Amino acid sequence: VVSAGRERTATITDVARAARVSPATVSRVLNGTSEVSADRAERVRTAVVKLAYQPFSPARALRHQRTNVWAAIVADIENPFFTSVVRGIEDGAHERGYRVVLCNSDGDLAKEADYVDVAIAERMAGVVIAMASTRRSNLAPLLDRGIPVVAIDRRPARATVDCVVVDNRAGAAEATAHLIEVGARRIACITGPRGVSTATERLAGYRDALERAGMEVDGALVRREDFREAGGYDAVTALFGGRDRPDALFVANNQMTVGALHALHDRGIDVPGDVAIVGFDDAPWATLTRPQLSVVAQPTNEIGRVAAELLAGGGGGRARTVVLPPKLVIRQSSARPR
Amino acid sequence: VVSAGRERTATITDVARAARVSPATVSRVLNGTSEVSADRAERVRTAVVKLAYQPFSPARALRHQRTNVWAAIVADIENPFFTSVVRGIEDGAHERGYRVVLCNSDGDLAKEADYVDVAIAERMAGVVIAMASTRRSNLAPLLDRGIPVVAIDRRPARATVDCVVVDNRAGAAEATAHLIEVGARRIACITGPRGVSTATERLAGYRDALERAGMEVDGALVRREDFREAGGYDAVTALFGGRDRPDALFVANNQMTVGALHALHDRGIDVPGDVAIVGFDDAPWATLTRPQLSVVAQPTNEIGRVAAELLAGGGGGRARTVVLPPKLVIRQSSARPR
DNA sequence: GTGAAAGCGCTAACAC
DNA sequence: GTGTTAGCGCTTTCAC
Repeated sequence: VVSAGRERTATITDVARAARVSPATVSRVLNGTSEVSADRAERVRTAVVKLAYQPFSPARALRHQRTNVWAAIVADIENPFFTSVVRGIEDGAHERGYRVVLCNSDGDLAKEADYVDVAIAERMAGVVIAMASTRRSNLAPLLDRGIPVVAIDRRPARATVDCVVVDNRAGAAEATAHLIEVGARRIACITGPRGVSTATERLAGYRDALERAGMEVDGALVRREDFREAGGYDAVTALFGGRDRPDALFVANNQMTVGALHALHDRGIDVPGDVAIVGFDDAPWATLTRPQLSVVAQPTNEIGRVAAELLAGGGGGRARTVVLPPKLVIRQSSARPR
Repeated sequence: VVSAGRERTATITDVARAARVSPATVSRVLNGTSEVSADRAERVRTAVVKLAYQPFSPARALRHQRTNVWAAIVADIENPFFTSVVRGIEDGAHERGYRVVLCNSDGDLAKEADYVDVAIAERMAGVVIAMASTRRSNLAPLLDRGIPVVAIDRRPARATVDCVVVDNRAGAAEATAHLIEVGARRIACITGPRGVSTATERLAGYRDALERAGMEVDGALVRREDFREAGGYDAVTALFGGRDRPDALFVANNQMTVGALHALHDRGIDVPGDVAIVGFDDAPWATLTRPQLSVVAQPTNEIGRVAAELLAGGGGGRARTVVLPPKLVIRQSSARPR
């Protein structure tokens, strides 16, 4: 008789009763923790199927004092860079029997702290985090409790945790050097907020390249924005507001690049004729824009997979840092200007 | 004395001891379930802070037989349409005290079934799902157990659950009618796989528009692909392989549109000169392409928020279906061809 | 091999 | 108001 739902969900005791064994035996069969005679095991398996039994994982977690869930806390769930990284984490987690809960801190320290609390309350097995700020961190409560943490993309200033990052400084320097080589003389840099390591490192790389070329770093050509589309738009508006316009742009993340391109278009500024441009992070649509966009591409999937590997390693011993190489992809937006 | 982590995490009993009250009183203070004298409440709060106590939610879940977590199971986490919808769900969930776990079925029925199992094992409070297939569903186990379900984007053929969808048929018809009006005579439709309602409905809308205009539906101009970028690419390759090329394209999702544009570019086909094109789903970069992309935009955030509202409503009574209007956004890619 | 029993952390029912 | 108690579903001793 199939009754219309809503009957009490079967527990291990129900299965035990149906199989005429003890709950302990059911547990042993399900987890393979010790030998069980063939016929009893069979009876258990039949009962499990018949009752559509699903172990209640909070009860397990209560026993084990630990879940098999990882939290991935990222600063912006709508940024394709992060979702792609998360894909990598998921793949790595799946292979190791973990599940991944994706949390969106929105770049907000308080929201991030909330999700850290959640991770603790749930006794999650580990946390992968792209921090809202690398200066002020919410990591201490996790570390105090011995919950393994891997920082991705952004490198915490103080806390010593495993990290997976890209060589931002080198990538930015390469991009800037490329703009110099192509003939640009007034190169602007649109980077992210203070207190986010990627923003700082990419700016440092930009400076490196200018200095190596014997060019002066003009403070008026450096804009700190918020890593969002609007930030890129505003930066371009400011940079092209007066005289002494830049003839090239290095933009330190994907969303700001979108904003910058919109602003350039709105002002009728031609790319790469009037300004050459190189962005950070590749995207599926980067070859659909006219001109096609030159970028510093990051190995997103690998970042996630390596993070999963480190997290599974459990943060034992010294904090490890894995630095992956970015790759300059030259397309049309950085063709020789003028 | 700050000891180097790893001491046992504080439990409610520890807090009770430190505050010289019973565990029940601690629980009452924390949950506000009944009045507690001011001084005891104060002692409890002090102890909570001092011990950095965090309630262990699996234990709560065990008591309550229910968590405060919703699962959002989507067919493709890297599709910005879905992440944007998830943002809406999160907003709605947050307001109501729920948290959202994002799960990626990858359009795969087996993975989807896995996540459904997880949702059951965790006794999640609800599930929002963009189904891998609307023909064969994994919903029965959820419904049997009385777990509220809201289907988004895709409408299940059989199961009766709450739905939030867009009027795909009308949106597709409008897009196609626009292409007709602009002078196109051989309009191709690149839609998604059989067994996904959005694919079917958008195709139906395309047919509607042709019929209304007294135009014949040519089967050779209809391609069923997989809603991924590669699908769009392949479709264009096939459509433009022989003679009798289309002079317009209606592409039924964002990722396939990217693929289609790549293929057109690779073949040197001019948009909109040789073919006009309208895609489905808007994107931040849609105005960066040259020509700018005409699309049928969906109210992604609202889809998520409405889903949250329905889920919180708990699926009581008859299954409700909310149909939201899409909006045709005309840009340059659908300018008069030739 | 197997079952009985205890207990993980929390809360709701019940006494006082 | 407050404490005592029982029990949620599961796993893991510990006897047998």
